[in-house]
Amino acid sequence: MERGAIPIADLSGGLDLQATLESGQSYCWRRDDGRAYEEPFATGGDAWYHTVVGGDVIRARQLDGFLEWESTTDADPLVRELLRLDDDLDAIVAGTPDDPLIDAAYDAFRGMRIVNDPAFPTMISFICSAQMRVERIHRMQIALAETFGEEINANGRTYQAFPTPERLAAASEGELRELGLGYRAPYVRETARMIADGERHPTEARGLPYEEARDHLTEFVGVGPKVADCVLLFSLGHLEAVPLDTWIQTAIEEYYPDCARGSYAATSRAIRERFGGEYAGYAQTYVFHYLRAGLDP
DNA sequence: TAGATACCTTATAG
DNA sequence: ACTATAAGGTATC
Repeated sequence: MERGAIPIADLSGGLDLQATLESGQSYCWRRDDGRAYEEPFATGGDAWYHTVVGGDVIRARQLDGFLEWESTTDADPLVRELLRLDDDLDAIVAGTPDDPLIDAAYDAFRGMRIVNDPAFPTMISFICSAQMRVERIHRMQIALAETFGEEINANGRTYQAFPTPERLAAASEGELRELGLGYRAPYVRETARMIADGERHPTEARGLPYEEARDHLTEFVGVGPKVADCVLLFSLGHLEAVPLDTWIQTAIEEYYPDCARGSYAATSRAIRERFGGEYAGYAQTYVFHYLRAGLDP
C-alpha cells in the first residue's frame, strides 16, 4: 500500500471529510468500521473510509489537520479529484449571494466538499434514492457491491468494487428486488443495459450546456430531472445543478416562495439564480445537509 | 402540456 | 398490535 498525507491548511476552505462523505451526496465510499451512516450522520470524525476506483482501493481519513490516504496506487491526484480538494471553497462561499439560510449552512459545515464520484455508480445510487432514506440507499449500494461486484484483495482485506454495467444488466429483476430495490429494480437493470450496450453513457453529459445535459440524462430509465441533477452535480462537474428534492422543495416554499414556479425546469432556473448560478449546487448541498441535520430554526 | 396516481420496502408515529 | 405516513421521485395515463 502506498500512503500520503495532504495538509488541510493548504486547501481553500478546509475540509470536513465526514460531512463530505456522510451527507447523502456520495454512495461510493464506505466506512471501514462497517457502521451504517446514521441520521443525520454518525459520530466519529476521524473514521477511515474506503472506495474502489478503477480496480484500485483507496482508504482515507481526516486526522490532526491532514487528510491521510492509503492505496494500491499513488492516489494523491485521485483523492484530490474525487473530493474536489482543489475547488476554491473560500471563493465559492464568498461569491454566493448573502442569504440567512445559506450563510448558516456554510458556517455549520464549512469544509464540506462536493464529491466527484464515478458516473455509473452515482447514477445507479440516485436511481435507488427515489423515496428512500439516506441510510437505506447506502445499504442498497453495499448489497449491490457485495452481490455483483468484483472482489479485490488489498493489504489482507477484501473489498468489493461497484458492479459493472454489464453485470447489473445481467442480473434479473428478481435478484435486484431481493436486495430491497423494490420498484427501482427494473430501472437499474434497464439503465445498466443501455450503458452496457453502448446506447448512451452518462459522461456524454459532461461537456453539454447544463439544461441539455440534464435532458440527456433523463433518457435513462428511472432518471427524472432530480436524479439527473444529482448525477450532474456529484459526478459530472456541473456545479450549477440544484437537485430539487423534498428538503429543498420545502425550503423553497418556506424561504424562497417567489422561486416556486410550478414546473421543475422553471423552479430550477429561479432557485439556481437565487443560489448564485455557477456554484449553486454547493449552496444546495450545504442547505440540504443543514436542514436534514435539523439545524434550521 | 399540466395534473393525478401507482409503485417496493422499511421505519416511525399515532 | 395495527394502520397511516413518508422516505434525496419516476413512469404512465
